[in-house]
Amino acid sequence: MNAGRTARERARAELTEEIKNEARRQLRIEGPAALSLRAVARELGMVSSALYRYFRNRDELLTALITDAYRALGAAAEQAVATVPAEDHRDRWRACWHAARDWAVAHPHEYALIYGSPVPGYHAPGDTIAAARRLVLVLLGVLRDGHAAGRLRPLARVKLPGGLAGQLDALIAEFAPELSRELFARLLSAWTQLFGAISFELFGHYVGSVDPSADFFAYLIEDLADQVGLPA
Amino acid sequence: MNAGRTARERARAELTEEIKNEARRQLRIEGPAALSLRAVARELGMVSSALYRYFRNRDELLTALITDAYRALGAAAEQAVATVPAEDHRDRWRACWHAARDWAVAHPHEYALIYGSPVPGYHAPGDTIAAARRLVLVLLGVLRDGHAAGRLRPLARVKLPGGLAGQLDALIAEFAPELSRELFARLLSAWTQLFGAISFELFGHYVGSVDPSADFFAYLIEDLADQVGLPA
DNA sequence: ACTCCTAGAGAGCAGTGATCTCGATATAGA
DNA sequence: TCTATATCGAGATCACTGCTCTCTAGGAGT
Repeated sequence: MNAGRTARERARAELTEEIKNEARRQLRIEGPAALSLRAVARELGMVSSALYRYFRNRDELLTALITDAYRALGAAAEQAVATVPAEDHRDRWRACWHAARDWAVAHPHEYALIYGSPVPGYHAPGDTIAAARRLVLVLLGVLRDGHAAGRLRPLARVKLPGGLAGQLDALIAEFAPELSRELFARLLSAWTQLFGAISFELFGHYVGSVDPSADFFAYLIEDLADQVGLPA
Repeated sequence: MNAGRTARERARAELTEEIKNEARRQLRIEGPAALSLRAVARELGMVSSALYRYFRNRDELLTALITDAYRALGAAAEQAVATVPAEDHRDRWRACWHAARDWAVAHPHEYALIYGSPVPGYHAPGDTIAAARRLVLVLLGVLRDGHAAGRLRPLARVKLPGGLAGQLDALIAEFAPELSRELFARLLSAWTQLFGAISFELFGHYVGSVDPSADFFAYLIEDLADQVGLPA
């Protein structure tokens, strides 16, 4: 793994990781606005200016944390789905969403970093949008498998507003030519719905209604599984 | 309106409003993290310490902006619904959601303040949760009217996870004893869905899929109207 | 006319992100 | 093995922030 890397390079990579870890630790306590380069440096026993050898500025550190978070969330979903037999399509759907929600609950501040309001000065490098896509691709994979196995209940045809049909067609052509517009629309809808629910839960909007919201979340997962045509 | 208020009180109220307006102006440009009391004071031609006569600290100013935002969003929804004849239930549903989305698009930073990640040091005073409820209450009103007029298609009975049924019953008892669990679950679900969609749109998560997302949003509104049983 | 109280000014403190310079040192090439 | 180079971290510094304190001018209420 480390073959061909000089001691310096390894040290640099390690320290970079330590900086991010310490930053994550601070994030866990106070949230992104309170993340202070100086405090991170202090905790690591160095001086703040040294930190600029590793990250050009505060935003760059935050961006690194953001892409890491996308990666972690994507990995959690992929792993969860991988543990379920490929032919249990609905269970895979469930596994993916529960993994996403569990990860979010376990890392609320990192979740807020990626699905909360964008931090000031965010530039969404191409890096992050690829990482962000992973979770949707996992779900899409589940649906494609289900479709290929002929285990997807066909969806009723729906009237789609003008521009939407074209947007869906473009996505279909790029990602899953065998699927229908209706299914794709429902996938996007489910994706929106569940991240909406996770956000509402974590950001406190369910306080006073369905809080704690584990059961409501489970209800949504089943409901949306039905809507995309996954058989019980 | 101003009867019985001394000149001093009026001046104070006016300046308070000016401070909030200037703060909103800065919010529009840079986001909440960049909101600076000193900059606000500077722009208003006073010194920063004077500002503390009006707001105890930065968080208190932000909290004021948050409750204002909830109020504005709630008012926008109420007005939109009020312009539609009471018997056009589905149109009222549409009007409410379109008003919410339009307001969010017109005030993205204020939207982020209330539906993005909670700002550090948020304490969600009781004030805000009442204001936050207004929009849901508008929707609930639309559904109650529809139900009272017998114009709501009955919903299929659904199996609800253990705790959820109890939570829904409590809400039903408090807000609308005549409605069914299924309808309430769908209302919460629609609420989640549409704010999820607004957030995804504003925070850039639809880039590369359904962006611009006006049509997708319209699709969701119709879909959810169907799901809560509003007849076309 | 007298007090009282409030709004605002100004100085100051501790903390922040960021930049620059300057030695120390590990690396790489001869 | 010796040396030139690139990297790293320290320290000082700048402009900025939120916030507190003290002080004064002047309007409000008696």
